[in-house]
Amino acid sequence: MRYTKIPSETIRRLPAYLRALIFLDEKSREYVSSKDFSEYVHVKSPQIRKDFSYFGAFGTKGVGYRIITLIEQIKGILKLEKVQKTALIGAGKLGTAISLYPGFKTYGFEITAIFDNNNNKIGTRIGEIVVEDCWNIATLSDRDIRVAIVAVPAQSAQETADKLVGAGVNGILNLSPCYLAVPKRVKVTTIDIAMELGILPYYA
Amino acid sequence: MRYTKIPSETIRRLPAYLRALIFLDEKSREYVSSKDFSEYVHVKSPQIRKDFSYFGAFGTKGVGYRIITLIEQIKGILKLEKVQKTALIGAGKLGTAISLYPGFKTYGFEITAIFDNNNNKIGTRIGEIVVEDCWNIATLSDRDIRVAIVAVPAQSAQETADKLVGAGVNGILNLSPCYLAVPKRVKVTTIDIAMELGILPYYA
DNA sequence: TCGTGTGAAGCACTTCACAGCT
DNA sequence: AGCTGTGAAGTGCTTCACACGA
Repeated sequence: MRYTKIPSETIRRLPAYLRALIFLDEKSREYVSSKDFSEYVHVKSPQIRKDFSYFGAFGTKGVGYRIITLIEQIKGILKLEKVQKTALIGAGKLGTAISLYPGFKTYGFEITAIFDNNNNKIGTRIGEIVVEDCWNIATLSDRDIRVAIVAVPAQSAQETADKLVGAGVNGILNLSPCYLAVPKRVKVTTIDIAMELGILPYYA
Repeated sequence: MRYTKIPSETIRRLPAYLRALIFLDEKSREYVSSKDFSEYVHVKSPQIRKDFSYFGAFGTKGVGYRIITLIEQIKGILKLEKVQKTALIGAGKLGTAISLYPGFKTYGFEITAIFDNNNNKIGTRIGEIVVEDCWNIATLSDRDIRVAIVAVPAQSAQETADKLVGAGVNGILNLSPCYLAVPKRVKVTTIDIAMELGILPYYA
Protein backbone atom coordinates (compact mmCIF):
# COMPACT_ATOMS: atom_id res chain seq x y z
CA MET A 1 0.00 0.00 0.00
CA ARG A 2 3.05 2.24 0.11
CA TYR A 3 2.05 4.10 -3.02
CA THR A 4 -1.56 4.83 -2.10
CA LYS A 5 -2.59 8.33 -1.16
CA ILE A 6 -2.83 8.73 2.60
CA PRO A 7 -6.42 9.58 3.62
CA SER A 8 -6.85 12.98 5.20
CA GLU A 9 -8.42 11.39 8.27
CA THR A 10 -5.23 9.42 8.78
CA ILE A 11 -3.17 12.61 8.49
CA ARG A 12 -5.33 14.19 11.18
CA ARG A 13 -4.53 11.40 13.56
CA LEU A 14 -0.78 11.58 13.05
CA PRO A 15 -0.04 14.44 15.45
CA ALA A 16 -1.80 12.54 18.24
CA TYR A 17 0.09 9.39 17.32
CA LEU A 18 3.32 11.34 17.40
CA ARG A 19 2.63 12.77 20.83
CA ALA A 20 1.90 9.30 22.23
CA LEU A 21 4.97 7.79 20.55
CA ILE A 22 7.27 10.46 21.96
CA PHE A 23 5.76 9.76 25.37
CA LEU A 24 6.46 6.03 24.98
CA ASP A 25 9.97 6.69 23.69
CA GLU A 26 10.70 8.81 26.77
CA LYS A 27 9.61 5.83 28.86
CA SER A 28 12.36 3.85 27.06
CA ARG A 29 9.96 1.47 25.38
CA GLU A 30 11.27 0.08 22.13
CA TYR A 31 8.27 -1.61 20.51
CA VAL A 32 4.55 -1.11 20.67
CA SER A 33 1.79 -3.28 19.21
CA SER A 34 -1.28 -1.83 17.56
CA LYS A 35 -3.36 -3.24 20.42
CA ASP A 36 -1.27 -1.54 23.13
CA PHE A 37 -1.04 1.67 21.17
CA SER A 38 -4.78 1.68 20.88
CA GLU A 39 -5.00 2.34 24.63
CA TYR A 40 -2.83 5.41 24.33
CA VAL A 41 -4.45 7.12 21.40
CA HIS A 42 -8.01 5.76 21.66
CA VAL A 43 -8.14 4.59 18.08
CA LYS A 44 -9.06 0.99 17.34
CA SER A 45 -6.20 -1.36 16.52
CA PRO A 46 -7.17 -2.32 12.93
CA GLN A 47 -7.39 1.39 12.18
CA ILE A 48 -3.92 1.93 13.55
CA ARG A 49 -2.50 -0.90 11.44
CA LYS A 50 -4.25 0.46 8.38
CA ASP A 51 -2.89 3.94 9.06
CA PHE A 52 0.67 2.66 9.51
CA SER A 53 0.36 0.51 6.39
CA TYR A 54 -0.19 3.64 4.30
CA PHE A 55 3.36 4.74 4.85
CA GLY A 56 4.90 1.35 4.21
CA ALA A 57 5.02 -1.91 6.10
CA PHE A 58 7.70 -2.05 8.74
CA GLY A 59 6.10 -3.63 11.78
CA THR A 60 7.47 -6.94 13.03
CA LYS A 61 4.91 -9.73 13.11
CA GLY A 62 4.47 -11.14 16.56
CA VAL A 63 6.17 -8.11 18.12
CA GLY A 64 4.79 -4.79 16.97
CA TYR A 65 6.19 -1.55 15.64
CA ARG A 66 9.55 -0.03 16.49
CA ILE A 67 8.79 3.28 18.20
CA ILE A 68 11.76 5.27 16.92
CA THR A 69 11.05 4.19 13.37
CA LEU A 70 7.42 5.27 13.70
CA ILE A 71 8.45 8.66 15.08
CA GLU A 72 10.80 9.18 12.14
CA GLN A 73 8.19 8.09 9.62
CA ILE A 74 5.48 10.35 11.02
CA LYS A 75 7.81 13.33 11.35
CA GLY A 76 8.81 12.72 7.76
CA ILE A 77 5.23 12.67 6.51
CA LEU A 78 4.19 15.73 8.49
CA LYS A 79 7.42 17.50 7.46
CA LEU A 80 8.45 18.07 11.04
CA GLU A 81 12.02 16.73 10.79
CA LYS A 82 13.66 20.09 11.13
CA VAL A 83 12.76 22.89 13.50
CA GLN A 84 10.01 25.11 12.12
CA LYS A 85 10.49 28.73 13.00
CA THR A 86 7.13 30.19 13.97
CA ALA A 87 5.81 33.72 14.33
CA LEU A 88 3.24 34.79 16.89
CA ILE A 89 1.03 37.77 16.14
CA GLY A 90 -0.61 39.37 19.16
CA ALA A 91 1.16 39.86 22.47
CA GLY A 92 -1.98 40.13 24.58
CA LYS A 93 -2.97 37.75 27.34
CA LEU A 94 -3.61 34.86 24.97
CA GLY A 95 -0.50 35.46 22.88
CA THR A 96 1.69 35.65 25.96
CA ALA A 97 0.20 32.45 27.36
CA ILE A 98 0.89 30.67 24.09
CA SER A 99 4.44 31.95 23.74
CA LEU A 100 5.27 30.49 27.13
CA TYR A 101 3.66 27.13 26.43
CA PRO A 102 6.37 24.48 26.37
CA GLY A 103 4.55 21.94 24.17
CA PHE A 104 5.60 23.32 20.80
CA LYS A 105 9.02 21.76 20.69
CA THR A 106 7.44 18.27 20.84
CA TYR A 107 6.45 18.91 17.25
CA GLY A 108 9.54 20.85 16.33
CA PHE A 109 8.09 24.35 16.44
CA GLU A 110 9.92 27.26 17.93
CA ILE A 111 8.49 30.72 18.29
CA THR A 112 11.19 33.06 17.08
CA ALA A 113 9.26 36.27 16.47
CA ILE A 114 6.40 38.09 18.17
CA PHE A 115 4.46 41.01 16.71
CA ASP A 116 1.92 43.46 18.09
CA ASN A 117 0.23 46.71 17.09
CA ASN A 118 0.32 48.25 20.52
CA ASN A 119 3.12 50.77 21.06
CA ASN A 120 3.23 49.92 24.74
CA LYS A 121 4.16 46.37 23.89
CA ILE A 122 6.53 46.91 21.01
CA GLY A 123 10.09 46.66 22.30
CA THR A 124 9.19 44.76 25.48
CA ARG A 125 10.33 41.18 25.96
CA ILE A 126 8.27 38.04 26.28
CA GLY A 127 10.58 35.32 27.43
CA GLU A 128 13.66 36.09 25.33
CA ILE A 129 11.89 37.55 22.36
CA VAL A 130 11.48 41.26 21.72
CA VAL A 131 8.02 42.25 20.49
CA GLU A 132 8.13 43.87 17.06
CA ASP A 133 5.78 46.20 15.23
CA CYS A 134 3.27 44.42 12.99
CA TRP A 135 4.68 46.27 9.99
CA ASN A 136 7.75 44.08 10.37
CA ILE A 137 5.69 41.05 9.43
CA ALA A 138 6.81 41.71 5.86
CA THR A 139 10.34 40.72 6.87
CA LEU A 140 9.29 37.13 7.64
CA SER A 141 10.02 36.06 4.10
CA ASP A 142 13.70 36.88 4.67
CA ARG A 143 13.79 35.19 8.05
CA ASP A 144 12.81 31.69 6.99
CA ILE A 145 9.52 31.80 8.93
CA ARG A 146 6.66 30.08 7.13
CA VAL A 147 4.25 29.31 9.95
CA ALA A 148 2.34 31.79 12.11
CA ILE A 149 -0.05 31.81 15.03
CA VAL A 150 -2.67 34.57 14.96
CA ALA A 151 -3.83 35.64 18.43
CA VAL A 152 -5.29 39.08 17.69
CA PRO A 153 -8.85 40.39 18.10
CA ALA A 154 -11.30 39.22 15.43
CA GLN A 155 -11.57 42.65 13.80
CA SER A 156 -7.87 42.77 12.90
CA ALA A 157 -7.43 39.08 12.09
CA GLN A 158 -8.05 39.34 8.35
CA GLU A 159 -5.68 42.29 8.01
CA THR A 160 -3.03 40.30 9.88
CA ALA A 161 -3.62 37.28 7.67
CA ASP A 162 -3.17 39.43 4.57
CA LYS A 163 0.20 40.66 5.85
CA LEU A 164 1.26 37.10 6.63
CA VAL A 165 0.25 35.85 3.21
CA GLY A 166 2.16 38.73 1.65
CA ALA A 167 5.24 37.68 3.60
CA GLY A 168 5.14 34.17 2.17
CA VAL A 169 3.70 32.36 5.19
CA ASN A 170 1.95 29.15 4.11
CA GLY A 171 0.49 27.86 7.36
CA ILE A 172 -1.64 29.85 9.81
CA LEU A 173 -3.06 28.76 13.12
CA ASN A 174 -5.93 31.18 13.72
CA LEU A 175 -7.15 31.65 17.27
CA SER A 176 -9.60 34.43 16.41
CA PRO A 177 -13.27 33.51 16.16
CA CYS A 178 -13.58 34.32 12.47
CA TYR A 179 -12.95 32.90 9.02
CA LEU A 180 -9.81 34.03 7.21
CA ALA A 181 -9.83 34.41 3.43
CA VAL A 182 -6.48 33.29 2.04
CA PRO A 183 -5.14 31.93 -1.26
CA LYS A 184 -5.35 28.17 -1.82
CA ARG A 185 -1.64 27.65 -1.24
CA VAL A 186 -2.06 28.70 2.42
CA LYS A 187 -3.45 26.27 4.97
CA VAL A 188 -5.43 27.79 7.84
CA THR A 189 -6.54 25.96 10.97
CA THR A 190 -8.97 27.93 13.12
CA ILE A 191 -9.48 27.17 16.79
CA ASP A 192 -12.41 28.96 18.40
CA ILE A 193 -12.50 27.89 22.02
CA ALA A 194 -16.04 29.12 22.55
CA MET A 195 -17.21 27.18 19.49
CA GLU A 196 -15.65 23.98 20.80
CA LEU A 197 -17.54 24.50 24.03
CA GLY A 198 -20.71 24.73 21.94
CA ILE A 199 -20.93 21.04 21.22
CA LEU A 200 -20.54 19.85 24.82
CA PRO A 201 -24.15 20.32 26.04
CA TYR A 202 -25.44 18.30 23.10
CA TYR A 203 -23.58 15.22 24.27
CA ALA A 204 -24.19 15.80 27.96
CA MET B 1 -36.38 13.57 7.47
CA ARG B 2 -37.32 15.08 10.84
CA TYR B 3 -37.15 11.73 12.60
CA THR B 4 -33.79 10.58 11.28
CA LYS B 5 -30.77 10.62 13.55
CA ILE B 6 -28.62 13.68 12.90
CA PRO B 7 -25.13 12.61 11.68
CA SER B 8 -22.32 13.56 14.01
CA GLU B 9 -20.59 15.45 11.21
CA THR B 10 -23.64 17.65 10.92
CA ILE B 11 -23.59 18.29 14.67
CA ARG B 12 -19.96 19.37 14.38
CA ARG B 13 -20.88 21.98 11.84
CA LEU B 14 -23.69 23.48 13.86
CA PRO B 15 -21.59 25.75 16.10
CA ALA B 16 -20.01 27.31 13.02
CA TYR B 17 -23.43 27.69 11.41
CA LEU B 18 -24.68 29.33 14.58
CA ARG B 19 -21.83 31.81 14.67
CA ALA B 20 -22.47 32.82 11.08
CA LEU B 21 -26.22 33.08 11.61
CA ILE B 22 -25.80 35.33 14.63
CA PHE B 23 -23.49 37.49 12.54
CA LEU B 24 -26.12 37.72 9.78
CA ASP B 25 -28.87 38.41 12.30
CA GLU B 26 -26.85 41.29 13.72
CA LYS B 27 -26.66 42.68 10.20
CA SER B 28 -30.49 42.70 10.23
CA ARG B 29 -30.81 40.16 7.47
CA GLU B 30 -34.00 38.14 7.66
CA TYR B 31 -33.51 35.32 5.18
CA VAL B 32 -30.52 33.47 3.80
CA SER B 33 -30.39 30.92 0.98
CA SER B 34 -28.21 27.83 1.14
CA LYS B 35 -26.13 29.26 -1.69
CA ASP B 36 -25.47 32.56 0.11
CA PHE B 37 -24.87 30.83 3.40
CA SER B 38 -22.31 28.62 1.71
CA GLU B 39 -20.07 31.69 1.30
CA TYR B 40 -20.14 32.39 5.01
CA VAL B 41 -19.47 28.94 6.38
CA HIS B 42 -17.54 27.40 3.49
CA VAL B 43 -19.72 24.34 3.25
CA LYS B 44 -21.33 23.44 -0.09
CA SER B 45 -24.95 24.36 -0.53
CA PRO B 46 -26.44 20.85 -0.98
CA GLN B 47 -24.71 19.88 2.26
CA ILE B 48 -26.26 22.84 4.03
CA ARG B 49 -29.73 21.94 2.79
CA LYS B 50 -29.21 18.34 3.85
CA ASP B 51 -28.06 19.43 7.28
CA PHE B 52 -31.02 21.74 7.76
CA SER B 53 -33.41 19.05 6.53
CA TYR B 54 -32.37 16.80 9.43
CA PHE B 55 -34.04 19.07 11.88
CA GLY B 56 -37.22 19.50 9.88
CA ALA B 57 -38.14 21.38 6.75
CA PHE B 58 -38.85 25.02 7.27
CA GLY B 59 -37.12 26.85 4.48
CA THR B 60 -39.23 28.81 2.03
CA LYS B 61 -38.84 27.65 -1.56
CA GLY B 62 -37.68 30.44 -3.83
CA VAL B 63 -36.55 32.50 -0.82
CA GLY B 64 -34.35 30.65 1.64
CA TYR B 65 -34.28 30.08 5.38
CA ARG B 66 -35.49 32.46 8.05
CA ILE B 67 -32.40 33.33 10.10
CA ILE B 68 -34.09 33.68 13.50
CA THR B 69 -35.80 30.34 13.07
CA LEU B 70 -32.51 28.67 12.21
CA ILE B 71 -30.82 30.19 15.25
CA GLU B 72 -33.60 28.88 17.50
CA GLN B 73 -33.49 25.44 15.91
CA ILE B 74 -29.74 25.09 16.25
CA LYS B 75 -29.69 26.41 19.80
CA GLY B 76 -32.40 23.90 20.60
CA ILE B 77 -30.48 20.98 19.15
CA LEU B 78 -27.21 21.95 20.82
CA LYS B 79 -29.09 22.64 24.08
CA LEU B 80 -27.83 26.19 24.22
CA GLU B 81 -31.20 27.92 24.83
CA LYS B 82 -30.46 28.87 28.39
CA VAL B 83 -27.24 30.25 29.81
CA GLN B 84 -24.76 27.51 30.72
CA LYS B 85 -22.81 28.30 33.84
CA THR B 86 -19.21 27.29 33.28
CA ALA B 87 -16.27 26.71 35.60
CA LEU B 88 -12.67 27.50 34.72
CA ILE B 89 -9.89 25.52 36.38
CA GLY B 90 -6.49 27.14 36.27
CA ALA B 91 -5.92 30.87 36.77
CA GLY B 92 -2.55 30.99 35.04
CA LYS B 93 -1.79 32.96 31.90
CA LEU B 94 -3.96 30.79 29.68
CA GLY B 95 -6.84 30.60 32.14
CA THR B 96 -6.84 34.36 32.62
CA ALA B 97 -6.79 34.96 28.88
CA ILE B 98 -9.76 32.64 28.44
CA SER B 99 -11.76 34.11 31.28
CA LEU B 100 -11.53 37.53 29.66
CA TYR B 101 -12.46 36.29 26.19
CA PRO B 102 -15.80 37.82 25.21
CA GLY B 103 -16.87 35.13 22.72
CA PHE B 104 -18.49 32.72 25.14
CA LYS B 105 -21.79 34.49 25.43
CA THR B 106 -22.41 34.01 21.69
CA TYR B 107 -23.05 30.40 22.58
CA GLY B 108 -24.70 31.11 25.92
CA PHE B 109 -21.78 30.24 28.17
CA GLU B 110 -20.87 32.30 31.19
CA ILE B 111 -17.86 31.66 33.39
CA THR B 112 -19.17 31.88 36.94
CA ALA B 113 -16.39 30.18 38.91
CA ILE B 114 -12.60 30.03 38.72
CA PHE B 115 -10.39 27.61 40.64
CA ASP B 116 -6.65 27.32 41.21
CA ASN B 117 -4.23 25.39 43.42
CA ASN B 118 -1.87 28.28 43.98
CA ASN B 119 -2.32 30.03 47.32
CA ASN B 120 -1.09 33.29 45.82
CA LYS B 121 -4.00 33.26 43.41
CA ILE B 122 -6.78 32.00 45.65
CA GLY B 123 -8.83 34.96 46.82
CA THR B 124 -7.69 37.32 44.06
CA ARG B 125 -10.13 38.53 41.44
CA ILE B 126 -10.16 37.92 37.71
CA GLY B 127 -12.71 40.25 36.24
CA GLU B 128 -15.46 40.02 38.82
CA ILE B 129 -14.84 36.47 39.90
CA VAL B 130 -12.92 35.50 43.03
CA VAL B 131 -10.51 32.61 42.49
CA GLU B 132 -11.36 29.64 44.71
CA ASP B 133 -9.32 26.72 46.00
CA CYS B 134 -9.53 23.61 43.83
CA TRP B 135 -10.96 21.67 46.75
CA ASN B 136 -14.12 23.72 46.26
CA ILE B 137 -14.67 22.04 42.91
CA ALA B 138 -16.81 19.54 44.81
CA THR B 139 -19.36 22.31 45.39
CA LEU B 140 -20.11 22.63 41.68
CA SER B 141 -22.87 20.04 41.90
CA ASP B 142 -24.80 22.38 44.22
CA ARG B 143 -24.14 25.41 42.05
CA ASP B 144 -25.75 24.20 38.84
CA ILE B 145 -22.44 24.14 36.94
CA ARG B 146 -22.15 21.23 34.54
CA VAL B 147 -19.52 22.43 32.10
CA ALA B 148 -15.85 23.13 32.82
CA ILE B 149 -12.74 24.37 31.05
CA VAL B 150 -9.48 22.79 32.17
CA ALA B 151 -6.47 25.08 31.75
CA VAL B 152 -3.98 23.49 34.14
CA PRO B 153 -0.56 21.91 33.48
CA ALA B 154 -0.68 18.42 31.98
CA GLN B 155 0.52 16.70 35.12
CA SER B 156 -2.47 17.85 37.18
CA ALA B 157 -5.08 17.60 34.42
CA GLN B 158 -6.27 14.07 35.22
CA GLU B 159 -6.58 14.84 38.91
CA THR B 160 -8.62 17.94 38.04
CA ALA B 161 -10.83 15.93 35.70
CA ASP B 162 -11.49 13.39 38.45
CA LYS B 163 -12.63 16.15 40.80
CA LEU B 164 -14.89 17.58 38.09
CA VAL B 165 -16.43 14.22 37.32
CA GLY B 166 -17.03 13.70 41.03
CA ALA B 167 -18.85 17.04 41.14
CA GLY B 168 -21.27 15.97 38.44
CA VAL B 169 -19.78 17.91 35.53
CA ASN B 170 -20.70 16.26 32.22
CA GLY B 171 -18.82 18.36 29.68
CA ILE B 172 -15.11 19.22 29.82
CA LEU B 173 -13.09 21.36 27.46
CA ASN B 174 -9.51 20.22 28.03
CA LEU B 175 -6.73 22.59 27.04
CA SER B 176 -3.93 20.42 28.44
CA PRO B 177 -1.90 18.34 26.00
CA CYS B 178 -3.02 14.99 27.39
CA TYR B 179 -5.82 12.47 27.26
CA LEU B 180 -8.33 12.50 30.11
CA ALA B 181 -9.89 9.26 31.29
CA VAL B 182 -13.52 9.88 32.26
CA PRO B 183 -16.73 7.83 32.48
CA LYS B 184 -18.78 7.47 29.30
CA ARG B 185 -21.43 9.93 30.49
CA VAL B 186 -18.87 12.75 30.33
CA LYS B 187 -17.95 14.37 27.03
CA VAL B 188 -14.39 15.68 26.72
CA THR B 189 -13.08 17.87 23.93
CA THR B 190 -9.32 18.31 23.96
CA ILE B 191 -7.62 21.22 22.24
CA ASP B 192 -3.85 20.98 22.00
CA ILE B 193 -2.63 24.07 20.22
CA ALA B 194 0.77 22.59 19.47
CA MET B 195 -0.84 19.50 17.97
CA GLU B 196 -3.00 21.60 15.69
CA LEU B 197 0.15 23.36 14.50
CA GLY B 198 1.53 19.92 13.68
CA ILE B 199 -0.58 19.40 10.58
CA LEU B 200 0.23 22.74 8.94
CA PRO B 201 3.60 21.87 7.38
CA TYR B 202 2.09 18.81 5.70
CA TYR B 203 -0.27 20.98 3.69
CA ALA B 204 2.22 23.76 3.08
C1' DT C 1 1.15 -18.23 19.39
C1' DC C 2 1.10 -13.50 18.69
C1' DG C 3 0.64 -9.48 15.89
C1' DT C 4 1.08 -7.52 11.22
C1' DG C 5 -0.75 -6.44 6.61
C1' DT C 6 -4.60 -6.25 3.56
C1' DG C 7 -8.46 -7.42 0.31
C1' DA C 8 -13.23 -7.28 0.92
C1' DA C 9 -17.31 -5.93 3.16
C1' DG C 10 -19.68 -2.54 5.64
C1' DC C 11 -20.97 1.92 6.88
C1' DA C 12 -21.56 6.87 6.96
C1' DC C 13 -21.27 11.05 4.96
C1' DT C 14 -21.38 13.89 0.63
C1' DT C 15 -22.91 15.06 -3.78
C1' DC C 16 -26.08 14.90 -7.42
C1' DA C 17 -30.12 15.95 -9.84
C1' DC C 18 -34.59 17.04 -10.14
C1' DA C 19 -39.50 17.27 -8.53
C1' DG C 20 -42.22 20.57 -6.39
C1' DC C 21 -43.48 24.84 -4.02
C1' DT C 22 -43.59 30.11 -3.95
C1' DA D 1 -37.42 31.95 -12.23
C1' DG D 2 -35.48 30.72 -7.85
C1' DC D 3 -34.57 27.78 -4.04
C1' DT D 4 -35.88 24.00 -1.08
C1' DG D 5 -36.12 19.07 0.12
C1' DT D 6 -34.74 14.48 -0.81
C1' DG D 7 -34.22 9.76 -2.87
C1' DA D 8 -30.42 7.75 -5.24
C1' DA D 9 -25.76 7.45 -6.57
C1' DG D 10 -21.14 8.23 -5.37
C1' DT D 11 -17.20 8.43 -2.33
C1' DG D 12 -14.10 7.52 1.19
C1' DC D 13 -13.17 5.95 5.64
C1' DT D 14 -13.64 2.07 9.04
C1' DT D 15 -14.02 -2.57 10.38
C1' DC D 16 -13.60 -7.33 9.62
C1' DA D 17 -11.34 -11.60 9.15
C1' DC D 18 -7.76 -14.24 8.01
C1' DA D 19 -3.33 -15.50 5.57
C1' DC D 20 1.28 -15.01 6.62
C1' DG D 21 5.70 -14.22 9.06
C1' DA D 22 8.56 -14.08 13.39
